[in-house]
Amino acid sequence: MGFAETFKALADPVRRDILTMLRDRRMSAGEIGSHFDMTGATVSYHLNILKKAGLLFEEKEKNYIFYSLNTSIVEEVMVWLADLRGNTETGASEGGNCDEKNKG
Amino acid sequence: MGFAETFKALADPVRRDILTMLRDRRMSAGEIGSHFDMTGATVSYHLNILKKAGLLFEEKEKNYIFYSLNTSIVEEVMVWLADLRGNTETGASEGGNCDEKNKG
DNA sequence: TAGGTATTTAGAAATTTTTCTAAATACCTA
DNA sequence: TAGGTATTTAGAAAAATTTCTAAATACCTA
Repeated sequence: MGFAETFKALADPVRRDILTMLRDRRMSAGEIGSHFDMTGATVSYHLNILKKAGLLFEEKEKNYIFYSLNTSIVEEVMVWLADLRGNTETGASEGGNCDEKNKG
Repeated sequence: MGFAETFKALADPVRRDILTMLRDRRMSAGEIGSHFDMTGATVSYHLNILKKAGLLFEEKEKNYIFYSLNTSIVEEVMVWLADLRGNTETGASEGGNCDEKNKG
């Protein structure tokens, strides 16, 4: 999947707003779009980028397509950031490149 | 400061590589640049974007400028993502908009 | 001061992203 | 089937990003 796509998806304010809107419940493409001052086509473009990044699930029902948040991808990003930051609390290392092995 | 700048900074693979390189030690602009197949000017452009996003500290010494990671901004991003994900373990809510208050 | 190394700034070209309008697809209802 | 609603796709225009070369700045050494 790749972090490139995921971070790029998160880099746009419209797309972050969409994700926030989906925090507690799924919403249809139209309902999502009604919160923005842009065409449905543009909203669809943003939804597609989020979907390709793995950040959204979609369910088709009747005439609608409902989107919801894929929190597992959110967690993957958090893990990447946690590794970047380094392990501040425990002192344990989790696969980053601390110099422990080169010490002696 | 704003998440827009921070997430945009994180969205580029070159810039994520730079941050990863700075995980355990500071490096000069030149040393950072030597890891990439691009001009110093381009590296400087990327460093500037990371700096404006608050992700880097810089220290001038002699002829050099040393860059290091600002982990507090990394943590801010993690907090934003944790809020987006929702509190999976504790069940407590931390300022998101769960519907608790509208229940009765 | 003169010359050298490290880094940034300026300006332009190439690429990517964002947005729109118009048209297409899909599915539902009568 | 005909007509309607919801959403996406296509193509083009506008804006932003990334990269380069060339020049500027800054500071160090002799």
